[in-house]
Amino acid sequence: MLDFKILKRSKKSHARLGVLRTAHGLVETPALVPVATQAAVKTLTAAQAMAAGSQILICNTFHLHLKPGEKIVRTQGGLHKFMGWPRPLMTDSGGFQVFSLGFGRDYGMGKILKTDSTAEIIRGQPSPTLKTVELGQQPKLLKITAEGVRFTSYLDGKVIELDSKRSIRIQEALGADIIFAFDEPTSPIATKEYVAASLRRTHRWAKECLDAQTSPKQALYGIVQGGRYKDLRLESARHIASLPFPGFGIGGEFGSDKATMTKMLRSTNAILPEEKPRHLLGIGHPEDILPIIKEGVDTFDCIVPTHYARRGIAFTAKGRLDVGKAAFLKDKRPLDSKCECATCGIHSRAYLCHLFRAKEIAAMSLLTFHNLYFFNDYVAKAREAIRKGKL
RNA sequence: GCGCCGGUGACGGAGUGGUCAAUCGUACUUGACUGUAAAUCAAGCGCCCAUCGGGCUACGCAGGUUCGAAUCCUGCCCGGCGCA
Repeated sequence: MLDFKILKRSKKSHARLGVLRTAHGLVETPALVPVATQAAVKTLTAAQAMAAGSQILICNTFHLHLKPGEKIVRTQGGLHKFMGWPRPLMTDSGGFQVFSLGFGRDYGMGKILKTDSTAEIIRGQPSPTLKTVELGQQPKLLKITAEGVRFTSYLDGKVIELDSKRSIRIQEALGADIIFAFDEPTSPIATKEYVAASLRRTHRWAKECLDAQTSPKQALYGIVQGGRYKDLRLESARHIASLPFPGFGIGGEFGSDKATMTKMLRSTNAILPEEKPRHLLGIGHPEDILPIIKEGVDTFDCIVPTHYARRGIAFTAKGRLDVGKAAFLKDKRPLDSKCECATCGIHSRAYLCHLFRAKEIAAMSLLTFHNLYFFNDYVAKAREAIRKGKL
């Protein structure tokens, strides 16, 4: 059961203000969905994640399947109860791990294209014209077939098989409010031929996920793929939109420049049903947030605020701060002078810098809290701007 | 006082005649990170010029042996342990 209401449509952009109603409460959109892969926002308690303004979190099917296993979670009363999080939850399908533990890992590359890369992932034989990294079409640690994906667990080498049906079954056992179809996000260095073949597979899996669902209690989002190829993106949007999903995810990579992503979002969202919610998967540096909201994205998740916090990067209204840099040892100011979070209310940059350099765990926790607060607040202000007709 | 062992770059610690400006770890500096195998990873780290590279000074201090020494010898200084 998911109800999505659009309260206001911007006249200046494609942005919309909305409310997602789930069995565990409301989500005001646009909203950031902080990442809690293993049923925890790393370094924070559930209460802290809430205090940082988070309305909804996203956990991961693959990782929770490995540890502790969905049966444990179900026995403990489901994901919300297990993690002490009463608010709405999403689970990602495990599709991202097909990429991140597959070609992403093999080539040491995320989903954003590195312009200096000369490798490519191809469907058949190596290209005669381009410099190609010799490697069939299968990643080293997993095998992707029409039926699904066979992972070799990085924990113990055990074989883990995941496919559309199993992903849905696990996600039903976990019990999040919003769940995602099993898909394959393609690599930025995949050839068009590879992406096209992968897309057919992802589309087939989407349908299978719908069929696998035993109850409409959870909202199953279909995922649009197609990489950086506009025709494939459009084809995917049309295909996924034609299926009876209550909401949509937009996944994968969009090339190396942000303008391409914006364009791609525009044409994709023009096809997706307007009244249904759209979730952009895995995007969210601060500079991305307003552009994607302006393209009509309702929710988006990103590891950046939490992940970067553990590396000592604080986000502020004036940009990034590398808190561990020695210069901050003399800085009495808070991370961000206008931030109202608990970290900024109490601690100086000098103290946080010291904690980082001394490898105190509190450093990561304090910074994670700040970053999360900062991002959530930033998105809240964007909602306010839409409400006031300014965005 | 005698005996034994030892003194290596910011620190810990390899090396024990040429391939050593010196393995490695830490610290430090810089960079990366977008549905989290990530409290991670990469690069640099004596000084000077430099594109490849080259020059200089270095392994407690001072001498010596040798074509060549962080590595061998002598003396001194310092530390640990043992015996007086």
